[in-house]
Amino acid sequence: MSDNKKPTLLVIDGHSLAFRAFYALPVDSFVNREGQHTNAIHGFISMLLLLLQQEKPTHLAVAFDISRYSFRTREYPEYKGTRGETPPEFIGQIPLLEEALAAMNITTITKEDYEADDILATLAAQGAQQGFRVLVVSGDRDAIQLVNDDVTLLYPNARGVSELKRYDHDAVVERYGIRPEQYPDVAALVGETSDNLIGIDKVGEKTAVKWINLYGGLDQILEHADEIKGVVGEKLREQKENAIRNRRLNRLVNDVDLPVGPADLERQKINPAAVREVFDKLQFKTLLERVLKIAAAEGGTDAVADTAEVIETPAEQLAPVVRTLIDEELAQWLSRHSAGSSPLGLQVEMGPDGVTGFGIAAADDTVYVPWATGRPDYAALEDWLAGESPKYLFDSKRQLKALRTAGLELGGIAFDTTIAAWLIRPGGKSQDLAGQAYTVLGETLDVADPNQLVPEVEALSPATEAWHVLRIAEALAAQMEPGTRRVLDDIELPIVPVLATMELSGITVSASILADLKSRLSASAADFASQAFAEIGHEVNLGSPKQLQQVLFEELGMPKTRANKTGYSTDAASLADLQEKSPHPFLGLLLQHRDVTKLGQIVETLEKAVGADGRIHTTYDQTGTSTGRISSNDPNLQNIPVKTEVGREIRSSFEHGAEFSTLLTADYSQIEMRIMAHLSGDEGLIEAFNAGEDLHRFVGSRIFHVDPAEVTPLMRTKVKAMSYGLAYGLSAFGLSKQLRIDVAEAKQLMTDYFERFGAVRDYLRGVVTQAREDGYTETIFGRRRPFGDLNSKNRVLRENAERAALNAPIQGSAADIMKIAMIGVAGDLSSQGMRSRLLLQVHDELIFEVAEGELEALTSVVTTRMGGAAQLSVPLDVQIGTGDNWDDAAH
DNA sequence: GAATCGACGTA
DNA sequence: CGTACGTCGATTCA
Repeated sequence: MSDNKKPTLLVIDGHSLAFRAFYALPVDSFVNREGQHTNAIHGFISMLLLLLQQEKPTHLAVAFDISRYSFRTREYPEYKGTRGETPPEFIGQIPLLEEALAAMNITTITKEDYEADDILATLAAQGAQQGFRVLVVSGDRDAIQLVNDDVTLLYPNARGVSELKRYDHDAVVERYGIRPEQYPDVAALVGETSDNLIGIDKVGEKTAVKWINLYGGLDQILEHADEIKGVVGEKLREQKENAIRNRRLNRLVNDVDLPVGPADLERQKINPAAVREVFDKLQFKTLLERVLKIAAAEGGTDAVADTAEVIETPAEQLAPVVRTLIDEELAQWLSRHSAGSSPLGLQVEMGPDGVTGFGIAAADDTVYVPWATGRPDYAALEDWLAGESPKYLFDSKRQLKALRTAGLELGGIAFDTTIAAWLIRPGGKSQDLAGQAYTVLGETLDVADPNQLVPEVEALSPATEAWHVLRIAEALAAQMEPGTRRVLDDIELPIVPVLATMELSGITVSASILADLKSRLSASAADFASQAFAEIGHEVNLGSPKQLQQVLFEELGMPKTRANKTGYSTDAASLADLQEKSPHPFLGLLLQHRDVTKLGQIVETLEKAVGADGRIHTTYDQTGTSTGRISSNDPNLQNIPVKTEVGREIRSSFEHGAEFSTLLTADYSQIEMRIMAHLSGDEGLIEAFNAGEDLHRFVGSRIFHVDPAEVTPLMRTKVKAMSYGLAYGLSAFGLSKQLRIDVAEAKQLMTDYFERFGAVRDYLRGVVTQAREDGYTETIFGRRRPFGDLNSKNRVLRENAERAALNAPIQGSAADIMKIAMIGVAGDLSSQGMRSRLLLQVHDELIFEVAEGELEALTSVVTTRMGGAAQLSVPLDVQIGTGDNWDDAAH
């Protein structure tokens, strides 16, 4: 009998899959009107529907554990003892899930004294014996032992339950290097943390597999334990009882006495009324549609045949049929749909050589437009793209860049789902479109992915994507607070084209300066390394913290430094400490070696990033930070060295292009301190900024009760560290460490500071208190950052959250101000027809390329726009510098 | 091969 | 026991 003809038995470990689903989906996005969390149920059902469609099981059951206790806990009370309390949000979801399954007429099975996996093992064994093709779905690795020619395991990957990895016999062999039935032997040796089964020290998967392939199995390994050399051999002999116990506990029982057998589990018709009732209670709208669709198809007599029919229907059948339009038809379609103010979803199709088409979606009509330069008449399309008619997009900057490269302009960016999702949850990971569909709409998109159940799924068409974008956008828009929406409309969307232009412009870098630097740095690194080796009498990898620990703390017997996860720290601060306590030439050489290799790496990375145009084009990540800042990557141009002499040489390799006359840098001075003055309303600090005197000198004079002229450099240093530390939640301990003074003196410094600038302390405390109550902080412009850990019982978590909360409005407001300034500057450059352009942003600094004859006009634009970006109770001071390279342009 | 850690560059 | 990032090489995990 071929596999296709065999009936398929699908058995699921309900508890483990529900738990995986619980952690894969955001808890807060799935709560019904009674306040019951439903994310685990949602994820589970969604996965189940996918399995029904894609695997077409003829027989089906879901097994659950009855309790935490089973024959295993009787035998070994510590079994699964490491599992903490069930998260409160998970409670109540399993009974509801069982209810939902009952409504769908799906059999659930439990058995006193056994775990769900034992039930799975029993059904798998019986099913295989009775001629079924068996699919086991479990998130427990012990289920690997069940795999054989008839039994396949579907195992959730790290991303949750929407993707299951298929383990048949060959996949297990490929992944683990052993046969499925040998897996428990490996697990017994290595141990299983989640079950609180401790294995043999020093034995990891590699070693266990090696032994099993050498001796055959656990029993044979133990027989030959005396032959195994070294520390591992000793550990094995000492701790073999662990392995024996683990093996006894991880063997799944495959002859549990169950009330039903595989043949009794034939798929039953879904009861639409019951499903509707339960799903209404759970508030699962989209899932209800999906289930009812299956139920409708099953309306006939033979559930199995009808289920098979459902499978032929594409998952995105909800989307309207897509038509392909060009020329006159396209023009008419666009004019009809953009006549009103309803937005259209837009997805640009991008092939390896650029734009290949467009998906455009109205609420009830979706079209695809193929694109190739110079063929049909695209005037209507180009006008629509460039015009202000509103468009909703996913990752608009990327698409805008692709369009610009293809010679097309994009206007009317009215919503960006990537940015909106980030504004709502700025700490969350950014998701692809399918991820957004899942978390925002609760829909599972059929995306092409090798890890998916059925690998040969066609990629979504751009038109369908555009249609999803439109719906995701509307759902997100409905979730947004008015303040958050204003940040989107007034700051984030307008800056998209500005950032795109900056990325496309890039910045010229001198290849010769970099090449020269690289050779000097590498020679220098080799020199320091050989000197360092001479000091200790042998070679080590100076880049390996592990080997350095060996040298410093064992060979040289130096005092232990700050502990980290892998031993003792060898960072620069620790090495400087060591140099004081236990001077040794090796330390200095190591530090110098670190310094030059680090810079060498930076130079090399930059060299590799230079494009054919001789320029480096970074990519700005508009949704990469929790505070509202922009980050830069590939390469990161926001951390180019500046502090050291060699660092500045790197900076000097950034130049203006040949058609431009100079670089101009503009930075906000002390913007975060100014924001603190504004937000706290501290009169002393406000006066400090309005006095026009050096800030730290002024503050120093107030704290130390001397004339500004009498503030010594040491006093100024202390005050400066104190001022900057404030916005980060610096403690007396931290301040003392940084200034290398004792804690008492640091404490006194803080007391004196707050005596004169008390409103600052009150403000900072107020931010944390408010955030604790509201659950979020807010910038001057209404950008929110949520905080969950401010009420945590875990002190480390709580205090970390407190410092982050206190900093967020300050750093975030500064980011807002800079973005507003950039939008203003870009607008002026364009409206005044200037050729000068903005190239880089480094948080509080902008770098421009100045066109011939425009220096004065640009300076005026920049000063006005940056200085006027916000009206605070203190002035915004902008420093301008010019020069042929970035270093010379600094001031 | 992917994920994590330590270290270190910037504001 | 100071916020926010990105990137590198070494090391460990899956």
